[in-house]
Parts: sequence; C-alpha cells; structure tokens
Amino acid sequence: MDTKILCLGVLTHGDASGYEIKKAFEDGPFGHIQEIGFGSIYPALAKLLKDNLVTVTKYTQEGRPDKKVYRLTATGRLFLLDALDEPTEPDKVRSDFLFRMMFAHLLSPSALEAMISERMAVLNTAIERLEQCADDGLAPASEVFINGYALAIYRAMADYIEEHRYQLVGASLVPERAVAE
Amino acid sequence: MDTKILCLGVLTHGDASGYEIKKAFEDGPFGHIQEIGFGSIYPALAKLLKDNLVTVTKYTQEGRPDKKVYRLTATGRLFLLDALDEPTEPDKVRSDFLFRMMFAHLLSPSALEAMISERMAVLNTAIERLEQCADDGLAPASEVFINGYALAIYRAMADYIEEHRYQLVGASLVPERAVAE
DNA sequence: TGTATTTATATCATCATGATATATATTGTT
DNA sequence: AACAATATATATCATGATGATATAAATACA
Repeated sequence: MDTKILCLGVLTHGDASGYEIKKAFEDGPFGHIQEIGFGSIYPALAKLLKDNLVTVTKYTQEGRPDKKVYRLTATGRLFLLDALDEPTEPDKVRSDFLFRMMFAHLLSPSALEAMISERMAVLNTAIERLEQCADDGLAPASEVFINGYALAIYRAMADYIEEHRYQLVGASLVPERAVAE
Repeated sequence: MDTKILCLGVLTHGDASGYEIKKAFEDGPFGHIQEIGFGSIYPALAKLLKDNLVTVTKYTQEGRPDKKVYRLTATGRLFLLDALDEPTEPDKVRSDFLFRMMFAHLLSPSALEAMISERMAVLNTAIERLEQCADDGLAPASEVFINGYALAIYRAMADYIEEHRYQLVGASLVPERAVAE
C-alpha cells in the first residue's frame, strides 16, 4: 500500500491538490489510517500522471504558487480497485511511548509521570474531538465506522493507562524490592 | 527514535546478535512496539560499533555463518538514557485494513466479509497468545504493563469490529438506499 | 525422503521521512 | 496598528527504512 494508492483513494472523494491530499490524512476522513508527507505525495502524483492514472489542471493564482488539482481517470479507478483486491497487509505500529515505558525502571519517577501525563493529554484531546464529530450525522457509513473504531481504541488506551500507571511508577520507585523478592 | 536506539534498548536486556534483536521485536518483549528488518539492524549495529556504543564478539560456528554478539558499552548506555529524555514522538500507525474499510462501498459484500473475518482471526489469535503469557507471573513490571496494554487494544478492536461490521456490510449491500434518503 | 522452518549475516534498489526553501494571505495577539 | 503565527501551496534533498534477494546449513515436520 504505497503512497500512489493512498492518493488515488483520496481522489475518489473528489479532485484535490497535493496539499489537500495531505490534509485528508491529517484531519480529514483518512485521518486515522496513516500519515503521509509532501516528500511522498508529490513524487507519487508525478508518477500517477505519467501513467495516466490521474489528470491535472493548473489554476494560476496571484501571489501564491499555481494550484495543481488532480483528477482520477477511469484507468486510475480500476488500478485502485485492483489494489484493494490484493491481500491486506498487517497493521504497522511505531510507538515511541511504549518504547519508553519498557525503560520505566531507568527513568526518574517525575520524568515517567510527565511522559504518562503528556500521553494522557494527547489521548483525551483526540477522544474529545472524535466525540464531537460523532454527532455530525450525515457522514458515510465507512467514515462513521472508522471514527468509532478510532474512538474505541483511544478510550481503551486511556482507560488502561489510567488504571495501570501506578504499577509502572511504583516499580520505578522501589526497584530493589522487586529484586529482593 | 531510529534503529540505533532500538538496538541499544534491546541490548540492555543482555548481549544479542542482530538476528536475536529482530526476534525481540517479533515475539519478544519488544513485540508490540514496532517492527524492524535486517536491512535496518545490520547497518545500525555497524554504526554503533564505529561509535564505540557497543562491542562485538565473533563466535565461529561450523556450517553456519559467524555469530556476532553485541554488548552495550558504558557510553552506549548513557547514549540510550539521553535519547529517552528527548521529547516523545507521537505514535505512528499504518492500517491497510482501515484503508480498505474506507472503500467498503466499492467492494463486493463477500470480499468485504472475507477481509473482516480475516482481520478478526488475526486479532483473536493475538488475544489468545497474550492471555496465555499473562499468567507467566515473573515478568518485569514494564513487560506486564505493555502486554496488558496490547491486550486491551486488541480486545477493543475485536469488540468494535464484531459489533459494527454489519453497518459496513449493510451499506455495501444497499448503497442506493442511503443515497435516496 | 523431501519440504519447510529456523538459524545467521549481508546487500541493494526503491520508497518514505523529515527538514528545508520559497512566497504570500489570513488570522490572532499584544 | 504592528507584529507574529498559521494556513496555503509546491518542490527538493540527504538520510534512513523497507522488502526482496542471496547464501548456507541444521533441524523439525509430514
């Protein structure tokens, strides 16, 4: 599932520029799937254009750079559908936070507490935002499903951390006791 | 948080070869943090060695290639501690599965059902494995915390999908109804 | 007996990441 | 009103990650 397919996916929701595609993976409907950067998007769009999977229209603007709006072609739509038929790759996760928790016993209790509190703040912000857009009503079924899924996971994370954080902080305070037993 | 730091982290648990470091990120204690491949590990170990953050001992074996076992140096340990003090980067996720769910309305109901069922099977296998090693007892606090965290998330995913899968399959069966309303 | 998996390292082309450059309009703050 | 920060918009670059491939033999499994 490379950036080309991700771009084609966003373009099924309507024509878009590279900038708008990135936004779709930040706050937009694709926001909980993954992040992508300009360094991936612009080369991907160039390749898609070369292979006639998208077309482009330039809008010259005063002051700002030309806005290049891309549109899916019929070939591009078929290409996406073929990609969706291929085996689903397993989810990939990269958690800096969990890596740090592996070394809770090497951190000072205050540093550990700060990390956990910061993480809780991030999670609670995400939860609040999702709870608000849950009442929008008119979103398509897939978006409702994904927003609910993300909300369920964030809640599970926050609940678990809240309930078990003192196990970690306790272990960091009295490591010698665990060894003695 | 690059591969060098990840390798140093594993080496705090004891000397290891590149092969063993990879295993630690598959089934081992670092299994829920992220995946790394040989293509990242071997160059990272070479750089760590050059910077005197690790040492290496070669074990010549008959038939097999030399096993190169790496050991953390005092400098390496400090380097890791410094890295843990830097700001925690946000978690990164890449979900091929969720991307496909965004296009539930473009898939045949049977293909969609197959994807969801496969996903549930993967999740249930992971849950069973985690439930078994939850009874091990003698693991350090950090590993217990992370295993419990992973288990909570997998359960939340499986529960949510099980409860809401028919919303997606229903929408894929009767898309014309949603448009008409 | 034959096949698949595990042990073990290494390299390579391709792709992604994150930083940086450029330039202006808009919004927010003191 | 002046100033700073953010949003709009594209593009490139060095560095690093990914996944595939090569090599080779022991062990487990059918």
